[in-house]
Amino acid sequence: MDHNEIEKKWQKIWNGSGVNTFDETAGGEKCYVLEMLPYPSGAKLHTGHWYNYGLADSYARFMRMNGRNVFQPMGFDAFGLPAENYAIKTGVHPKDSTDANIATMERQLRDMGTMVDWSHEFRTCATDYYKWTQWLFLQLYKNGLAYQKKAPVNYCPSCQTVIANEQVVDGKCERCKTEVVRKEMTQWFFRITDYAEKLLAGIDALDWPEKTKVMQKNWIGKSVGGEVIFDLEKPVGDIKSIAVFTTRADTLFGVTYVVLAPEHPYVKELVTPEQKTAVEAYVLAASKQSEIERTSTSKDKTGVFTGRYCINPINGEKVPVYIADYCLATYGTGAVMGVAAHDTRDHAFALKNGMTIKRVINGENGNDDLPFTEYGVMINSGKFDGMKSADGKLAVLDELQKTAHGGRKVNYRMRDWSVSRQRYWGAPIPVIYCEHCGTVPVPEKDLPVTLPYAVNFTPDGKSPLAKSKEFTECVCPICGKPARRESDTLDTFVCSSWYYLRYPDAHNDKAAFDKDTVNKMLPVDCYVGGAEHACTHLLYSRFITKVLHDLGYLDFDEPFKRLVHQGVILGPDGYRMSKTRGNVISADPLIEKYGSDALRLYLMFGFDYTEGGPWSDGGIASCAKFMDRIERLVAEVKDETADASVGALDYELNRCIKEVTKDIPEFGFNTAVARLMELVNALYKYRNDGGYSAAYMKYVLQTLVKVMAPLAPHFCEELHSLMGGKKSVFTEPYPKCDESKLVRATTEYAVQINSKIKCKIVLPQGVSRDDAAKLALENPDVISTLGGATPKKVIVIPERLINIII
RNA sequence: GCGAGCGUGGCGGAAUGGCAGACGCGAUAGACUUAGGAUCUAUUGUCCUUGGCGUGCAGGUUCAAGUCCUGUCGCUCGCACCA
Repeated sequence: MDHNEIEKKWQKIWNGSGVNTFDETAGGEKCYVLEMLPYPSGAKLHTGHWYNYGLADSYARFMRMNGRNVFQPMGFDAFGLPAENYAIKTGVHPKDSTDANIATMERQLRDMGTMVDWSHEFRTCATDYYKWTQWLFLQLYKNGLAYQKKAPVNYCPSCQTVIANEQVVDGKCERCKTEVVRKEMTQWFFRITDYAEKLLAGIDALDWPEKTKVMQKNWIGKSVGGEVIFDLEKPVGDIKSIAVFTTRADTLFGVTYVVLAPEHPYVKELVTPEQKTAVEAYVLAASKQSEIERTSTSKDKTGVFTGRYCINPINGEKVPVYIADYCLATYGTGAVMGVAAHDTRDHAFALKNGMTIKRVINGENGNDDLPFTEYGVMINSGKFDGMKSADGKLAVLDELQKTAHGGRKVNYRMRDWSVSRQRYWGAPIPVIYCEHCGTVPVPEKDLPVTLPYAVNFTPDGKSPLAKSKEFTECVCPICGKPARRESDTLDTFVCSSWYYLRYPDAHNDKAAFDKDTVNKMLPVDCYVGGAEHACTHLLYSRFITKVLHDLGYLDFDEPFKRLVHQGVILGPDGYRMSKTRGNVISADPLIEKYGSDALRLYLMFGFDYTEGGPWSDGGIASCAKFMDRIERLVAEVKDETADASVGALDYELNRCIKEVTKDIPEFGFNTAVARLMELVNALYKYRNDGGYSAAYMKYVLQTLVKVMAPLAPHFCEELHSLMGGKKSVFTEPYPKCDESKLVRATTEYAVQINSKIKCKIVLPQGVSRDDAAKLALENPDVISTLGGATPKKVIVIPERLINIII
């Protein structure tokens, strides 16, 4: 069989017959199967893409054959830095390179032979898509969920852009691997922290990998504690007090100093003239350090005295105010109370800087080394003495509440989502700045704010759009006077945070999506993609869905009911595929040689789907061989009239149907293929043993081809047709296991004596435990193995094993 | 440091607490063949082979542990002074 030829043939037939077109009105419960949309990079599809799209497609095809009305769309996440970086390097405009890449990629995706319904395709960089991304921004803005603030942000010197915390990997830019530095800039943010509690609460009910759920929980990082307000000894200008967040208010009596982050807004004003030089030098040094350097655990706990004192609200003690870089401006209030005896970091700082160490918690188990960071019993704490930490920390906060010097508070580690990018190739932020009216959102009727084609995107620290007069110069929608347009673009994660809503109604020019359609088609029933998006795309999508739900656009508030992560296909050398390593396995040559179905089968068979693993050339050859074995059998019997009545392999056939039907929905492709191989082995044995019925073999093969069709679509379609199938195999119902064929007269039991396997005996199938025990003890083999010993106890596991204890 | 996950033949990997190693690769032998890197058949965890030992290591629970529990070592990923 010429695989390339039959694959082309069937793809053409499928496309022409509309067999892959989603029909809302078709019968069956809807099933929205979605793979994370691809980024159109210049490189060709590699085996990793296939692993994601090909195998998820097999799942989708299986669901369709099992009566579900499957919707499987595809589109392109087309904005982003790589295209712009490529443009800077080569001068090819991002739109041109992206269009070209999409053309290639779409061709390759079509060659895969998936049942994707291409009529719902979109690309996020097209105006008819990003118009609605801008609309989404406006909805968040109107509802107070998008705001601007000046904040220390991660800045990538190479990309010349701000990137989100979530996109910093090992202190380096996720995309270009350049060391990230910190910089103060005015940025747009989405108030995802407002949704921290909802995002956290929704996690448990999701059918997602446990690992991913835990990662999101940790990322949100809820901690229950309280706020403590330290009044300054004397107010400095408008500043009267310093608020700190703590989870250990029970240690408040042990506070010997207070620390501000070097970036804390109070620092400049608070510092006394005598300390000014030292503090300014320290702040400057801290700003030069990357977050990685600052947060290194091995680093000394340095700090500088501000010259000011504040008052511990619980006991009136006067304590010094320091600045130290171990205190982070982005967490809590940007200030901490120093409890040298009961916090590891504070202890190290106190030792280094000669602070007083005051013990206020005693261990309950005699563990008395300092720092003592566990819970215990309060001492040296006035009226709280003798209280347990857990009670004490609430009691102390409640006491502070009375004088408005604190109270219980929940804090989250997660920070707001920074969405501004000083880049060209993204959706423009639909905002206008007017001297008279201030910050004005672009009216919805004026959308889209179109990204101009002709701009200079050479990086020079300024947004490329800021350099385009035609773009920035505009009139204020309110007063009509000249105004300036926002020149930053949106993080591409904004584009991909809502795309799953667009697919069902992808060409709607009246709205981002039709409410009714979306409520019918969503949530996504099965979402397949990489685990690396746990705390980015997957979190953002949940956030946006919850926002749109709360604004009344959606009936549901979780976008992805079920989530499956595919593993990573590594290079043959066991390392992650990368251009620099030169170990990328491109799909095209493999398809050329073995065909797309063989590639799919090997990706299914060779790996645990969620684990992935190193590529092996031998593996794909073995799958091609397996297909040849089936093809040869089909060639022998294709002209027979199928006859099911012989029944010689009915057990093996139904076992195979049963197991494959169980495995595919669980993405257990490797075992599903193994069961098919077993059936083929059984067929060969049946044939080679002589006296076989070709008509019966044809019946078995016809069934096998249907069972296998989702896994090797072109191949099985061809065999189905060769054996006389008139319609597409994918319109056939999936074979059902006939349980009655799995009933056998006898079962072989393993017999253990004192839990060691001694012999095997054959008993009738379905006997009761008591009868099995009785029959076993009467069995001559068992009697001789027992050698006269008296059984004390007999344990029977039905249809499996008998353990005789003597 | 914290959190999560994973350690099974020469290799990829199977095993609702119930016969460890399914299925495949590789290897060995045979058949067919002018030929074989095709195909078919058989064998293939290991050893001192009437049997013993084997799922990183050490314990524990159980009639029974790759699976559950405790500890430990190693690897991978995530977070990284989280107050």
